[in-house]
Amino acid sequence: MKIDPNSSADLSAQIASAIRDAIVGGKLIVDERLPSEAELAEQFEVSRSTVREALKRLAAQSLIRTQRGAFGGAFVNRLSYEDAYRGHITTSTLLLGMNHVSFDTACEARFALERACAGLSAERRDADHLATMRAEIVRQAQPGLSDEAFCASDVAFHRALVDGADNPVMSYQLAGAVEAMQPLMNMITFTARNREEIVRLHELIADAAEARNGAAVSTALTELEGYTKTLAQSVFDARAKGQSDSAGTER
Amino acid sequence: MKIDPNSSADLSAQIASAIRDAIVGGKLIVDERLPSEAELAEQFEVSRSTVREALKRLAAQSLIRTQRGAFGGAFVNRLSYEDAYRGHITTSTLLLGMNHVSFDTACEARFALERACAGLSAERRDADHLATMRAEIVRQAQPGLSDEAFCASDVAFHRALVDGADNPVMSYQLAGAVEAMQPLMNMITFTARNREEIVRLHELIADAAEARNGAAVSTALTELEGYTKTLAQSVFDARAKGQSDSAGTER
DNA sequence: AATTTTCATTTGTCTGACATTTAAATGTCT
DNA sequence: AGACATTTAAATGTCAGACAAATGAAAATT
Repeated sequence: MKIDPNSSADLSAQIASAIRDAIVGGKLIVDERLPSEAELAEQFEVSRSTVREALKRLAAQSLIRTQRGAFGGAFVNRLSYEDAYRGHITTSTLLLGMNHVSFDTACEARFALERACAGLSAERRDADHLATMRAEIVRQAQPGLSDEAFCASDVAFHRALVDGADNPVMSYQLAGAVEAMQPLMNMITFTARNREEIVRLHELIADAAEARNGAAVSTALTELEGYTKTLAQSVFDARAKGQSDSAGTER
Repeated sequence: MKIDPNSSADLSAQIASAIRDAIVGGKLIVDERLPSEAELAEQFEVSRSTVREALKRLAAQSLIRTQRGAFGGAFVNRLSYEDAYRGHITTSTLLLGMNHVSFDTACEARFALERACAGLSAERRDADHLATMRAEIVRQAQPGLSDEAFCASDVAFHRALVDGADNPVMSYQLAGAVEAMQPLMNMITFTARNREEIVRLHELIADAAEARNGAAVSTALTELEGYTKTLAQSVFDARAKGQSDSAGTER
C-alpha cells in the first residue's frame, strides 16, 4: 500500500481509498485487524491524525469498526443488511430530494420494481407477511390518522409485500425505491376519499397475495401506480394554480 | 444542534449524525456553507480534530465537499447520480461478497429486477442503447476474450438494457443488482459453448428490444436466468466434487 | 483456584503550531 | 479608469505531542 504525497487529493482520502480497495479486493478479510493507528501512520508516512481521518471515512461506510483498549483497533466489518439498508435509504432519499426527480419518474421506478417482487412474494409469503399487510390496512382505515402516519403505514405495507419474496437481495435493493418515496408522498394531503381508494387497492393486493396469485398482485400494483400518479398530479395542479393566483394578486 | 458528551458513542460520530440529520431533514440546503471548523468546534464544545473527523465521515458519504482557502469551507453537496452509483455498487458488492449470499438468490433478484425494466426499455430505448447492446454482443463473440472481459461486457450489455428504460431512478437502483453480480459471475469459467448460448440469448434480447417487444425481452431474460443458474450449478458441483476428491487423497 | 491488581496497548480527545490554498482587498502602473 | 501585480486574511490540510479512557492479558494476592 503506497500513496502519492504529491497528488492533489487529501492524504486521508488517498489512504482511505487504499484501505477500501484492499477490503473490497479481498486482501483484508472480515474481522481482520488493521495495524494500529500509530503503525499505519508509520507505514503511510503521515501523522496519526491523518490516519484517523482516513479511518473515520471508512467507518462512515461501515467498512470498519473500532474498539478501544489493548488488543483493540480497527477491524474489517462484516457489512450487515441492516447497515446497508440504512445507508441505501438515506442515499436514495437524498438523491430524490436533491435532484428534482419528478414524482412520476420515482413512482414509475418504485412500482416497476415492486411488480418484480409480485410473483415471488405471492408464491413465498408466509402468514406473518400477510398479517402485517392486513394490520397496516386496518391502521390506514382509521379516521384520525395523520398524513405522515398514513404514509409510514403505506411504506410498512409495501415492505411486507417485498419481504414476502424472501430474497434479502431484493429487499435490500427495493428498500431504496420504496422508502425514499415517503418524503415525496408526504407532500400529498390525502382526503378521506383518497385513503378509501388506496385501502381498497391494498386490500386487493393482500387478497391476491393470500390467494398466491402473483398476476393479480401485479395488476393491483399497476392500478395503484396509476391512482397515485393522478392523485399527485391533481395535488400539484392545485398547488400550481394557487401559486399563480397569489402571484397575480401580489404584483 | 446539541450533543451528549456522556453518550457512549464517539463525539465525532454524534456530530456527524447531527449534521447529517440537518442535511437530510432539509435544514441545510444544497451548496449552503457550514460554519468553519473552528466555529463548529466552538458550537459543539469540542476540539477542531473532533469536528474534522465528523466532517470526514460526511465527506465519505458525499454529503459535503470541502474547499480550501479564504471563503472556502464545507458545503452541502448535491448528491450526483454518479456518486450515488459508485457508492451503491461498492456497498452491494461487499454485501454480496461478505454475507455468503447464494448465487441463486442474487441471480434471482438481478433478473427479476431487470425484467421490471424490460417493458419500459423496449418502449423507450433509443438507437444508442441498441447500438451498445449490439456492440457488446460482438465483443462477447470474440474468441480470445478473457472470462473477466466477457463478464464486464455482459454487465455493459445489461446496463444498456436497463438504461434504455430512461428512468434514472431505476438505473440507479438496478446498478447495485447488476454490477454486484460481476464478482460472482467471475467465479465461473465460460466454455466456448457456454458463451455461444449466452450470446444467442443476448441476441434474442436485442432483437426483442429492437422490435420494441417488451414481453419478448422479459421471456428472453427468464431464459437467460435459467441458463445462468444451471451453468453456475454445474460449476459449483464440479468444484465440490474436486474438493471432496482432493480431500480424500490428502488425508 | 478464584479473585483482584497491575500494566501495556490502543483508541478518543485536546492543544497548539505551521503549511497551503484561495479569493478578496489593496496597491501600482499605464 | 482599467488592467495587472501584490498583499493579506481566512480557511482547510497536516503535524507533533500530550493526556484520558477503555480493555484485555498477565501478574499478584487471597
